[in-house]
Amino acid sequence: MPELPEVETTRRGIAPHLIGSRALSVCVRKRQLRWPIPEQLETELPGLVIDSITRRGKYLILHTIKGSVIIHLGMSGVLRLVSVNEPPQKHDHVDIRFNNHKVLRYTDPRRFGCILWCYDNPHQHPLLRDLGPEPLTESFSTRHLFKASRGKKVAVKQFIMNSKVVVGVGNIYANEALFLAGIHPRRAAGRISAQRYSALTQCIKDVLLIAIQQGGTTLKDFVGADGKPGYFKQSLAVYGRSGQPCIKCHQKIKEIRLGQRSTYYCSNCQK
DNA sequence: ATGCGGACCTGTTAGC
DNA sequence: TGCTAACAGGTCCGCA
Repeated sequence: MPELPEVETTRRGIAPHLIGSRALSVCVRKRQLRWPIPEQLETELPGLVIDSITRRGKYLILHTIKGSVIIHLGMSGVLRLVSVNEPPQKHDHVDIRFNNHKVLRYTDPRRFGCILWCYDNPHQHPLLRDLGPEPLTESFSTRHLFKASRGKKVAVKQFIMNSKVVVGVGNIYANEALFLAGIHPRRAAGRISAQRYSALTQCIKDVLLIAIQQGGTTLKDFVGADGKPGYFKQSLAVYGRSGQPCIKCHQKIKEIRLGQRSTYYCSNCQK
């Protein structure tokens, strides 16, 4: 469930409960995620206070004075707060217990996510070092997209999904943003005008902002049972809608494969 | 440099 | 109804 909006929603949900709290113990039930969870998580984290929780792209970072925990939710990861007596379920791989009687629980059936320990500045970590700008900041601009795209033959959809170009644009929002901007997903990135990149830049920001707002309303309460998603389903214009009428022109939405990812567009509205 | 396919896993769904 | 295959919101890596 992790596109950038959900990661940000998760951050906002857990931060108020954990900032200033002290980690007491770490319980790893399944070490093998995308990479094995390092033993430092158990040896270093207990006793430390969480100073802040930030997000970089789809990575969450728990900061302490001695180092930081880097967490990625992969495709199926969920991070939520549970009470100490809540029994772990099948895919609850990690618990971090805090001094305020809260437990941060990591669940990930598919185990594409990761949890890492980093002594140094986490932004210098190899996974974070080369990431592109945050889409919701001014560093993500028309100028940036336009410059980065010159000479590139790659399809624009793959281009904006490349985390070195811009972080946080997953398959769903790439499809949606391109529809809103009226750009064909297969168009070569280097052959799109600055004016159209201006539209695309704004559409990416809009789509992510709106999704965060929606995620905020539906997932707000995930401290409890489980805020199931499905919330954005009704506001999707093209994603998952192949064969259905375009919301603008009523022509049938098409589906193709682009870089092994499902790609949806309206051939009438997107050129 | 760039692009492609494979890899990591399990759960759900579509199709036979 | 039951089995199998394809596919899923991510992204890194190695090879051509």
